[in-house]
Amino acid sequence: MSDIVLTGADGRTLSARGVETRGRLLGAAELVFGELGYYDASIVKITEAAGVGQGTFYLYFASKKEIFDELVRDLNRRIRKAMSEASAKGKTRVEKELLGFDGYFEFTASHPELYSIIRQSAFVSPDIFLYHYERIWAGYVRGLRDAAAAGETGPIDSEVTAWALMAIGEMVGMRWIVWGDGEVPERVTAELARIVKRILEPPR
Amino acid sequence: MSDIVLTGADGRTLSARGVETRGRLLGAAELVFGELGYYDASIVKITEAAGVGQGTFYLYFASKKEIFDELVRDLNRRIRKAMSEASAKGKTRVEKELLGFDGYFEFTASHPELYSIIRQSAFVSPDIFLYHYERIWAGYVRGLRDAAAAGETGPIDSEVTAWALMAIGEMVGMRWIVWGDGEVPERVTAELARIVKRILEPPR
Amino acid sequence: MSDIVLTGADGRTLSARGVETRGRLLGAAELVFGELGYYDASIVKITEAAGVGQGTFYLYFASKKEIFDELVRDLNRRIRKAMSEASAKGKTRVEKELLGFDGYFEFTASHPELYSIIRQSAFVSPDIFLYHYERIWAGYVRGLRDAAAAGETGPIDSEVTAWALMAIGEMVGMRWIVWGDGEVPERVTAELARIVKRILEPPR
Amino acid sequence: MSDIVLTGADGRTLSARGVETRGRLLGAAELVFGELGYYDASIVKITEAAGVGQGTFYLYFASKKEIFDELVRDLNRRIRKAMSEASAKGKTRVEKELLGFDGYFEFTASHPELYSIIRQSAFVSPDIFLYHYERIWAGYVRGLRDAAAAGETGPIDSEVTAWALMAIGEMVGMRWIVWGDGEVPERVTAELARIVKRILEPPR
DNA sequence: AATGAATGAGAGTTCATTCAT
DNA sequence: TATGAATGAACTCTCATTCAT
Repeated sequence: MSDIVLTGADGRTLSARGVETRGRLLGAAELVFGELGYYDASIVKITEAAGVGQGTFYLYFASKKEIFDELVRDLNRRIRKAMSEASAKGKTRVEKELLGFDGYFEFTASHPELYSIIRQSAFVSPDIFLYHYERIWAGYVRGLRDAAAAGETGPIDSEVTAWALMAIGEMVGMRWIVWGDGEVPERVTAELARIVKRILEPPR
Repeated sequence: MSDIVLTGADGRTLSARGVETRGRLLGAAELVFGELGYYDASIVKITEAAGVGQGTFYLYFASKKEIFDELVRDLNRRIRKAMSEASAKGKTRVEKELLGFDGYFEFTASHPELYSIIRQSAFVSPDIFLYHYERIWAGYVRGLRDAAAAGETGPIDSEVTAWALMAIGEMVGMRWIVWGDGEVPERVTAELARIVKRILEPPR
Repeated sequence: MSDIVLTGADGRTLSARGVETRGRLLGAAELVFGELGYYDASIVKITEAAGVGQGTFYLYFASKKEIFDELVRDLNRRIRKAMSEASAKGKTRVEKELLGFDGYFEFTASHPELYSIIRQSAFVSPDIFLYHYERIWAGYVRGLRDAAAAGETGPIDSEVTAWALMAIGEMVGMRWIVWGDGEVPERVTAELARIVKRILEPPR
Repeated sequence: MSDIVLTGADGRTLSARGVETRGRLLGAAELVFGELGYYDASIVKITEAAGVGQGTFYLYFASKKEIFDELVRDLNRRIRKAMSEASAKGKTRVEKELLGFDGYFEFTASHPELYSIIRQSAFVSPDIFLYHYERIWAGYVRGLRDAAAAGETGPIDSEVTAWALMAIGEMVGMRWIVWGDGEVPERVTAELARIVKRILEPPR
């Protein structure tokens, strides 16, 4: 929506060439962090992967942590996009949540490493760790509130329920996508449907 | 139950003095890892905290990773103990699960740092990361199967449901204990009760 | 003769500045290894002597062993040059061998420490140890073969005789240069002349 | 001949049990130094090989260097014994020298590692390095002087010639025993015979 | 006489960051 | 804007030696 103005590490606005270099660094960082994790990744490896000089890195990012944060933010943006696009096709809230899960699983399947990265950020960058969860959570809350307002759910505490739903999605993604064979089996999706329904639908 | 024979890094059985030193190192490691995370923790910091020489460390642990794994295993054992002791007092399965959560929250509240450590272990020591979740999960599964057999629950898939319950407990612990003020508010426990009930109880 | 392209530890070609730094490290290593031997020499001592930072070392050499090998190779090159230049002035083979000894003694006199270093390399770097002797030996063999072909010597086994001559040169160098006062006395050179003559000249 | 009184590191006379322990340490040291060289050998490895506690080592030897020196002295004694016993069977001096070589080669063949150890001692313990060569050299000198007095040789400088002969023996041992297949080939012995003859026998 | 737990100095090595070019 | 040589603090780990038992 809004035009984001990209800046260098010192705050200067970037030229077209600068924007490109920054992009290459970010792309390389995603690869390297994904493969090695935060600590085993190194600036040299990132700059090599990006095909730029070591010093160039610091023209765009003030530190290793900064590019990591930027990466998590970016990742978070893409995850939320994937989820909201997927859930948009649902009719009921339950359907929407399940489709949202699917979007999340798909994203996870194509970026399984990044998943683990976020868990690493707990110590690397606690702020960004929090940020990541809260942004996703906020999406859940919005959906639940709307549904509640529309009388689609029983009397639920949207905020708490949002944490619960997000937790379930994350754990299932870890269990079947990251540890498993990259796919959530039918049997699991079915049970997920049962659980989500029971959590959201009004008691008869 | 079983007598665990403690050994040094080279496999030798420990003397009484050795057991004590090993214990001090483990205690120090818990503190240091908890405060700094795996990577920023260092052997020097651990041995300083333990009040022993640097070389002494390697008499008991072959590497930093080894003491870390040992610590996670130990932590895991204690968490499971806390949970099973707490849940034992419950009458119904729902009650038991909620009490188990409480046990988990209490444990988390007194070791909030260790909580984040485990999330870090994804890259440090993937095996131990898996081990941690699977051990706790196995406890949930056992409880659910018994309850299902006793006709206490509806037709649930115990395995999937176990991952879901564990996920919820972990996320709530993170949200209100680690990020919050160390206590899960009444309002949240109430909602948790609702959710667990809905997940487990047979539809009327 | 051939242009040797110097490379860093990672194989990259060196800039002019890089060549200079590499040279300073090599010079410092010669000093430090010479004074302390392989084991008591340390990277810190070498970099201090070279006036560069510790990390700089690893920009040019992958390990302590690598700079040591490089040094022995370099030393070997210079010894052989000294010997062949000295012996070139001789007319007969015997004269050439004796002049070659002189060249060797002179070199040893100006680098007595390096002499002992090579003996150390037996365990440090067996390959380079072998290499050192074989390269020098090959020079002897060449000279002896030519002389034999020219009918200048009796019926000798050039290969075995080459080992014998080299052995004598090395031992005398050790005895009078390294352990003695840095000069081979007239009396010894005279006896050496007798021995070499007897070994090479055809029996009357 | 003389009874050597063995003492501990602090100079105390050893009991029978003490003598035995000391012997086991020495035997273990021979093995360990032989296999690993001076620097990679460690006290722990030696005491383990000897089957005694770490501290026990220092009851008998003041330092790592001390046991090494002792070992080289012992080795030197045995080499000289092997050489003199072998050469005793010769009639002429030339025969004796060649038999002495054989004795030396045989000894080297059964202790090839120890051979390299001595070369290491240049830096470890320069005194013992010198000592080793001078003791062997002295044996050569004695033989040559007797032979010269008996008119068996030409007009030679026994001292210089002794260094030369020793050098040849050492180098051939290294080339064919240590680097080769543990045996000095017939062709080489033949050439050695020629060389020694020419060095010693009076010119006709 | 024997032990082995403890020590701590020092080893080799890595890497985020700086800076002159 | 880009470079890459240089840095040095900090890392993990080893080992000769000491000492209380």
